[in-house]
Order: sequence, then structure tokens, then C-alpha cells
Amino acid sequence: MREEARLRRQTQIEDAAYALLEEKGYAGATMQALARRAGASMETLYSWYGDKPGLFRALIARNAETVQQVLDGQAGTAGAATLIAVGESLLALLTGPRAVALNRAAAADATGALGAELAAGGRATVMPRIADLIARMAAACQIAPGDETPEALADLWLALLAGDLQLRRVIGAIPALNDTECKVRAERATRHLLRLFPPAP
Amino acid sequence: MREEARLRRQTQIEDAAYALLEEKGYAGATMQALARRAGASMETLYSWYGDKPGLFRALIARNAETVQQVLDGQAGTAGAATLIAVGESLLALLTGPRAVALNRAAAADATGALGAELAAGGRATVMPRIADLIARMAAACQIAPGDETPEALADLWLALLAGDLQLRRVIGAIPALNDTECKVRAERATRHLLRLFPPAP
DNA sequence: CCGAATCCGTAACTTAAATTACGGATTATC
DNA sequence: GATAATCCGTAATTTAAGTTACGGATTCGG
Repeated sequence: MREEARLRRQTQIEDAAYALLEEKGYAGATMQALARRAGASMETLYSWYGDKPGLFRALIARNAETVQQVLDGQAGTAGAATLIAVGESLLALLTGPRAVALNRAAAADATGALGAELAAGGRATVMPRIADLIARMAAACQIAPGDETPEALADLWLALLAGDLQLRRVIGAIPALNDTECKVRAERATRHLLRLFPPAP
Repeated sequence: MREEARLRRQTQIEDAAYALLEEKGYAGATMQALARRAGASMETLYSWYGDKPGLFRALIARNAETVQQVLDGQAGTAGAATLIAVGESLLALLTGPRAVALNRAAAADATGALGAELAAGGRATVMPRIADLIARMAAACQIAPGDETPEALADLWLALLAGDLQLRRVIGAIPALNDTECKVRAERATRHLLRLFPPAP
């Protein structure tokens, strides 16, 4: 029974940590401010997460789950429409406040440990699924990969989808994208990919 | 006469600042460590740069000059070969240690001021030149923009060229690219752009 | 050669954040 | 209902970095 309350409490703390990270950055997100904001005690924070990097590693792990859930929503289906839908959700996620905040934290970590975990939980789990989607499109003759691997096409599609938007969000050079922009870019990326590798008629 | 010595000294200090930034990150690059490494005094650092952000703003300004110089090397000419050459140099620059370090510093700055300056000195000055290059290719019938503006094509080309490589470098998820990789990507990006918007025969 | 300015080396000073410690309240378990 | 565990609120401790201050050395202009 109390497991549930504990999970709810963790979610509250981690939500507060995200909010602080978004507002103040990694260095500015202090443990005291987090304790006050989440209504938690320092003792709880350190007892649960070990130290400050540990707390943000927990955030990264939770984010990885979210990404997987979003992708699982479109599992099973295939085709250009699916690719567009996935692209729309994915771009919103990649340029959304949480991913941006986590990437900032990873960029601030000189050891590269946070960055490695973020890449492992994010790109490394997303790309195989995209490649899978494209491979199934190839099997259904909806795209002709030529001599390109599905992985290479997935890389290309992601580049077309996101470009350097995520980096520009991370350094604060541009504001968040709205739903329309995500949709337009997802359509455009998929259209360009299909024009580069059109299915044999 | 002493202007020259002063400039040399500034370069030494800023080189040391880059090295520290690359090794320790923005938070870890302390003013004391910089003073020791550069053989400079705290007094000089603060007298010349005002404060720590001011020092890194100077680094960003110097980086912007470097980028412009690289682009100016290929001024005047046009065509696919030029685009490939520019892409090769540009990608090496974007994913090189200095740009990566600066982007990390910008990501660590919660105010977004460093990010704004970095984007202004980097992307905002680079993209018009790329767009110019592409517009000249269109004028010479080497590419058919259709109803796309040169600016949109430049965006597309940059996305094809760099994708999310720069972000992955910034969070430390991948090592630096070698010359061959830069060349291959520049060729591929230009080839894809030309296949998407082929010149009328 | 001399005064003025600049710069180095080092050490204070100040602030702030990570981490630890602890008394009191709340909750779970028997 | 008592006892143990958990957690809150707050404060103490420690460490470290940004910034300022200053005596001595070096350099520049006359």
C-alpha cells in the first residue's frame, strides 16, 4: 500500500526537480530549493537519491520510460502515416522542456556520465524502433532503401526531423515548438525521405 | 607596439580558458585555475573581462571571427563543389572542441544570454552565407529551388550535414569526428539536397 | 635614469551550495 | 495503544568559487 504513496512522492519530487532545472539550470537547481519546493526534507532527498547527480540520473531514467511509452503507442503499425505520427510526438518530446532541461544538465556534467546515460536511454532506444518502422515499410514496398540500411535511413530521417532544433533549444536560442510546427516538420521529414528513396512503382 | 603583445597575451589567456572549459566544463573552469594556467593574475582577468561570463563572452566573440574567416575562404565561388568544401570545414568547426565547449557553457547559463550571443555570432551569420551560396547555384541553374526559399534550403542542408551530431558532442555522447567523416557527411548532405531539388535538365 | 602604469603572485573576503545532523511530528506495524 | 520507522523543517558544517586587495617586479614614456 505504501509503495504507491512512495511512488507518488517521488513523482512530486522529480516534477519539482524538473521545474527547478527548467527555471534555474543545473547549477542553479540547489538541493535546498528543491526540498522547499517539493515540501521534502534534505534527509529524504539524500536518502533516496544519494547525491545531486544521483537525483538527476533518476530523472533521466524516468524520462527514458516516458519516451518508450510514447513510441509504444504506435507499435505494430507501419507506413508513412505512422512515421509522421511518430515524428510529431518525438519532435515534441525532443524539444520539450523536460528533454531540454535534461540535456542542459548533461551538458553541464564535465564527466560525461549524465550524457552517456541520457543517450543510452534516449537515442539508443529510439533509433532501433525507427529503423524497425522503416524496415517494415521497405518490406511492404512503401520505401526503397537501395543499399542503405534501415539504421542509416533512420538517422537521415531524424536529421530531417529535428536538425539542430534540439541544440538550439538547449542553449536557449529559440522558444519551444508548438504542435503545428512539430506536425509540419514531421510531414516534411517523411516526405523528403520518401522522395530520396521512393518506392518502385 | 604594445598592442601586439596585449593581443598575444589575450590569445594565451583565451586559449587557456578554452582548454579548461574543455577539460572541466563551465562550472569547473574556475578563475583561479585559469590564472594559474595562463600565468596571468586575477587582477588582469577581472580588469580585462569584467567577470567570468564576460570572459566567456569574449571567447564567443573570438569564435565568431574564426567562423567568418573559414567561410570567407570560400567566398566568391559557387556550385556543388563549393558547398561540399564549405560543409566539410563547417562540420569540423561545429563539432570541434571549441564550439562544443562554448555550447556547453551556453547550455549551463540559465539566463540564456550566452546562448543568444553564440547563436547570433554562429548560426545567424553562417546561414545567410549558405543561403547566398545556394541562391547563386539556383541562378546558375545548378539547383532548382522550386518554391522553397534559399534560406529554407540552407536550413535543410545544415540539417542533412550536422543532424544532431553537435548536440551529441555537447552532452559527451560521441567523440570528435575525423576529417574523413566530415568529408563524407558534407558530400552526402549536398548529394541529398541536389537529389531533392535537381536542376532542370 | 625616474616616475607611472601595468601585471604577477598570493592571500584575504564573501557568498553560496552540497552534505550532514537532529529534534519533533506522522505513520506503519504489532 | 505502544513502539519503531519514516519524514519534515531547520540549522550546522564544510568546502569551494567569485571577487577584491595589495606588495613587489617589470615595462613604458620622457
